[in-house]
Amino acid sequence: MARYNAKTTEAKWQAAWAAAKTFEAVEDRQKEKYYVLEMFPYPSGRIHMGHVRNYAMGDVVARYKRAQGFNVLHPMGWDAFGLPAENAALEKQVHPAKWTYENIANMREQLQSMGLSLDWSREFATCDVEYYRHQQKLFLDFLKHDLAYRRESWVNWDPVEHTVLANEQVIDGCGWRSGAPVERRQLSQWFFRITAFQDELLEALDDLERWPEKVRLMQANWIGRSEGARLRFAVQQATGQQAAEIAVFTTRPDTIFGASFLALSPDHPLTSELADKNPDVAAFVAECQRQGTSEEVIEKAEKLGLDTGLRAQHPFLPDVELPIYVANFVLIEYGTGAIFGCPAHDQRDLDFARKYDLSVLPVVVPDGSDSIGFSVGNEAYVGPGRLANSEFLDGLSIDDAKSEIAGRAEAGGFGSREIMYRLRDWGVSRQRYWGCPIPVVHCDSCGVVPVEEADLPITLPEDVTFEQAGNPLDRHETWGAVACPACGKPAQRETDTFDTFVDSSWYFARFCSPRAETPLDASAVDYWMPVDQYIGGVEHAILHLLYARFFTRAMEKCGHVRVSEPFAGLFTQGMVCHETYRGEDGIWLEPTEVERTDSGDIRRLDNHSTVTVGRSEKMSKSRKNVIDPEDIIERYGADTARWFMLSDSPPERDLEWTDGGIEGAWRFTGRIWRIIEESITSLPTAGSPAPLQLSDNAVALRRLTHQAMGAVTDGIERFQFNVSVARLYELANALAAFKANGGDDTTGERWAQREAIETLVLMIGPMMPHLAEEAWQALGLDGLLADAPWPKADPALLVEASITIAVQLNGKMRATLDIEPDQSEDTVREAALALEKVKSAIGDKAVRRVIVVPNRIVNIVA
RNA sequence: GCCCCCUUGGCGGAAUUGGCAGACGCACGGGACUUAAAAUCCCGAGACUUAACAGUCGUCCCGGUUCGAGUCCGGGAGGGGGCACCA
Repeated sequence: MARYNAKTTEAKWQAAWAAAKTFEAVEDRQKEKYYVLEMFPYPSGRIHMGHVRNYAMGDVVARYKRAQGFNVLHPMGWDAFGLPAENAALEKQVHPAKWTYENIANMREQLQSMGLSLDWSREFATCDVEYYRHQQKLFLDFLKHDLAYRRESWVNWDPVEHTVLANEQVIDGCGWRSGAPVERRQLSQWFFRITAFQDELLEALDDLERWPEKVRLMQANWIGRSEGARLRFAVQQATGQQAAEIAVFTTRPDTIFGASFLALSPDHPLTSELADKNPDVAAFVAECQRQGTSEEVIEKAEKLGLDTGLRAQHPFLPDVELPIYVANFVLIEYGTGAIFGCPAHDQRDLDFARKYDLSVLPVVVPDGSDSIGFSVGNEAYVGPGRLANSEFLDGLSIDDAKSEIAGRAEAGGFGSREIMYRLRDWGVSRQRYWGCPIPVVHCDSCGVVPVEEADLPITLPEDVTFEQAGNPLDRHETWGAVACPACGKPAQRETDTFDTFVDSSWYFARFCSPRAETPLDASAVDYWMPVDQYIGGVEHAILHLLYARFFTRAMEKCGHVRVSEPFAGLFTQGMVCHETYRGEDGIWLEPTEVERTDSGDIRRLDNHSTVTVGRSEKMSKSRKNVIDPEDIIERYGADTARWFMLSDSPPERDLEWTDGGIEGAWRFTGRIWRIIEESITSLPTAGSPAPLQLSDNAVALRRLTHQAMGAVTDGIERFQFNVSVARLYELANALAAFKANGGDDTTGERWAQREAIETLVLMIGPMMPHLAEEAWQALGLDGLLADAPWPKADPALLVEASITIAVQLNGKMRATLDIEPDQSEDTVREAALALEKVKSAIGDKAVRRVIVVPNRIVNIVA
């Protein structure tokens, strides 16, 4: 046997799997299906370590489930629309389609070098007309079912480039390219009615048992259901004009007697009305609109307000009028776009009140304080307590007071109980070229008219230019001109394209029947859906996953699928991190630009100057702490890269890339090969029957083998691949150390050794598939390892003859006790008390109590 | 600012979910093999005290529950992720 050559061996088995169509999924109703899916990549051009980790994990699951006998679907595709292609078009003068498809070709080759058990026959890209034509059909169905509509909404507007900016393109309130201060602007946009399913989306979270608790919690918070009250305040009209009203939503109606002001959003209709008449208000609104649209920006900004001069009547106190402010922190998108401020019990309101010198009256007093002695300083009191300073509410609990206010408001006709959601409808319009065109037409006579289904697909024009800013579709001379589908008169195509989150909201379903003439083939979807295990980054915990859940329900409503939840199991993996390096000039250095000297410090490779080593951070181009997977696969092979990705770090946590770690993984591949090489000539032939008698030595190895089967399987089932890896190391260590005693027992020992080696090879299969396949062949076993069943532990071999249990005295470890398992409590207690070490530790103290935990521990209380 | 998560030796981490803390790997030290190196193999190792036997401390910090806490509860510190047009 020759030294293991990863490069040639990996290519050989990749070709063998492809030739045998091993991983092409075929619907087979006789077999139980298992759908494994990793979040498909954006085709940036090169895979990065995050992809390697993600796909290595998915492949473990896919290959393991295959070995368990499941009919596995494990597809791959490309999330191919999006901004980077347009940026590339601008910077490199290359058409987005060309750039994207070239990137896909490159990345496909890189992924294939990883030896993943993917069904490449199902591959597609979301920018394929054959994909997005069906997305357009789905949109038309959504329109029919009132799940899509058009309305005005706010965007970040770059006044120089005349374009809408993504939040990430807004840096410190300015456009990233123009540097001009960004404005908030209203634009007519398409929305998906995700709020139609808000209750369902919230409640169904409880049933997603194989989702991480944190993701479910984040989604629940995102939907943000809160019970409260809507209260209407009459606006005092000094001039005797027609009375106006301001509706306010609050989750704390109980604090109404502590109210000291009302605040309107700068975008509130009443604010706009005031701004028309009052230049101060107009100026303030304009100032607020210079902020971006992101919640983060608005929340972090200094709280500013402007007194409108208007006063609102307190609904329960005839003598009290509240000033009405316009405030920059009131969001028009949430609630009614207006609030009442109770400074004593809300931190934001308190900050605002201190700034504008408004009264702070505590109306909830913690138990144990009295209403006179309790005051609020610079920290609002948001805890529990009883009502005070609140007329008829005094002495009530918060809950009772909320209910009392809501009841009185309802009776008085100026308010009602209300449930509010933080969730807003999903804006899907993008003023960009490289996305799926929205299939509608704007007609002067008929308004917005959907394109006829027979006229689909609406394809993107190819002859576009990117020199000018803004949407090339708007500038295109002929593409937009079209006859109105309703009246036939000249009309304009919609030039907005879909948010790329739309593309990724149904690709998982399309994989079931990727070449179907309809968006989805019912029979295929019924068989394969839902995805049994979905794997991807936690950064998608809210938006992508929530949109996909909505989209599946929407497709269900339109009759395309019969499931409402797309992902039965979800796993969110951690990031891949690496140390960062900076030269003396403070410029980031790549790992390839530095070296570790013999004394252990890091120097520049070229001029040996000092390098500052920074902490480990997520690999990113900007910090240059990137390791290229292609280099690693070229040097060590895919198996080594995959093994390292699965070792050490628990999958949900961040993984730290180290040279030592990859070297260790590489040594292990060599070690496995050596173990086989050194023993192969002395092993019995494949399939030899078990000898009747086995020596203790052989039985001990068998026990270890079967314990490893149990532990490795358990690790994979629980997504603790690092633990499975550790158990595989142990089995390999035991095998490397195993020596046959010789003599009469040799046959049995060699048999046990073969069993252990075959087990090891089978179990590294999902992690290092090429090495395992090569070893399988070397061991003289038939067929492909990829088709071999997973080993199953013999329960009889898992039982130990003797176990060691700890003996504690007053909770401190004092001795250990070797004893047969499952002894009676009395036996264990007596044996523990009889130990010399225990007797001397107890001394002359009286034993008051002995706690015996079967097969675990004895604790003597003295 | 709001929401969520994480914190265990020099490092990554394990601990059957409340029962022997530190499995396994990395880095390190010692040894074997070698003319030498590499590769490989064997041994060692949480910290402190001790010649040794052994003992004390120890899972970010403070407090609590318990016979027993890395694990549960309350408070705090540090680090990270998300915040609706990046994907």
